[in-house]
Amino acid sequence: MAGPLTREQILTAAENVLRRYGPDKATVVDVARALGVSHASVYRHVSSKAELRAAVTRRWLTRVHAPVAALRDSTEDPPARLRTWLHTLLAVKRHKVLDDPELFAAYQRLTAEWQDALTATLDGLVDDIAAIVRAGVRDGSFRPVEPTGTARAIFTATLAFHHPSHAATWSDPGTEERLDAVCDLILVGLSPDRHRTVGDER
Amino acid sequence: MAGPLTREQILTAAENVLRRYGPDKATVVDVARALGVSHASVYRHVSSKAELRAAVTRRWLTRVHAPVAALRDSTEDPPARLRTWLHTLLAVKRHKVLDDPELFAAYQRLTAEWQDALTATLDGLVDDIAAIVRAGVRDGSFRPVEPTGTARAIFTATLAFHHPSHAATWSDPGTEERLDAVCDLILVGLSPDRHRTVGDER
DNA sequence: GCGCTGACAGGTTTCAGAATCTGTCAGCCA
DNA sequence: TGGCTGACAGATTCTGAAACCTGTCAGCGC
Repeated sequence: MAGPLTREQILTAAENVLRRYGPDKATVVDVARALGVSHASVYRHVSSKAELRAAVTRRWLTRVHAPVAALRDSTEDPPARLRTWLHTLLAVKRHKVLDDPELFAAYQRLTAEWQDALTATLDGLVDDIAAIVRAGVRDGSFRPVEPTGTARAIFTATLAFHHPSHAATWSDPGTEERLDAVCDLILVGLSPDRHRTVGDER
Repeated sequence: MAGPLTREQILTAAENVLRRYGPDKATVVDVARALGVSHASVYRHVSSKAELRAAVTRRWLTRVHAPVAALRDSTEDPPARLRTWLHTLLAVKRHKVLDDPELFAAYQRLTAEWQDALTATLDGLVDDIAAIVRAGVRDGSFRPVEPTGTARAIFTATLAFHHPSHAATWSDPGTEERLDAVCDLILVGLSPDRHRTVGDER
């Protein structure tokens, strides 16, 4: 190991251990072993196992959400952008359940225990929605609503498509259509001219 | 015990055993003991422990949903009725989490394992929503939407307020307000004359 | 002094053997 | 005959002792 032990190294080692052994079997002794140090050294940088797990999960979640964060620079009009944003979030999360099931399980468990640790990350998502709502209100594609409260309501209404406790259903056939149906409901409610913005034929 | 053993007696005994010992400790031997018969007798009326648990939970859920089912005869106009219906469902479920935590835990676990066993019960709820939507479309308080699909979308959008995996948040302060915010979003989307039906000041 | 270590107390997990449970069946008794 | 029973095999769960983990600390070596 080059230089002194850093928190980043610990997080990376912990992520690998978590991936290899899963959230039930991973111990901080394993993390220390992976780094070639004693577990007491790990505790110099980390206050508890729970805090370590929360930090790893938070970093992982931030990386997972990167494709969603990238949509902040989108040039689509706000209604399409909101729909794309929600579909991207679903796609990214579904991909991670299948791609990295051990880390997803850790995330799932953390969400169940203390979602406080993730509030900041989740608040970032709500802020993204709020930004889209604000843009829509500004350019007239949405009626004048209060952006933050509306964003929270949208986040709540689409919980089935991003909350980990519903992950098992994300691979069901028709999930995309079910999300679209909820999007329709929301977008019609937001449009200043309902009949034009979203097709009624659905 | 008067007369031959009936399935209803078994369900009632099983419900008591479940309540007393919780979903982890309750066994069919316990149920048989409570009825003063051998466990082989129980198996004459029930095909497996899982089926028994599903049946108990289904019966319990139907009783829990009774106050919601009673709203079918409501005379409120459809928008208010939809809101009342959703608030009643939340109230009834929250009450049961606190009132009957062991049976709620059994329900929660069953939902996680095979929600197939509960599909019929849940479909009944969606049908209730569909009936309200249909009534609203008929009397003009909702725009002309397809009732079943819309009802499913409403059910999905309000998952946070009735799906057992979110039960822990139902006693948080502000839950009612969060449900109202989602209701507003939905109701505005359904109204034929948005600006009159729901206040924009929220 | 700073970063790391080995040792330690208290608590949790593991593991093998014992006990219990599930689901079935041949037979008993009214 | 129809409803119940005791006995049973295989699977699951309990139990208690040993191993292991978490979090802390005094002290070692650079």
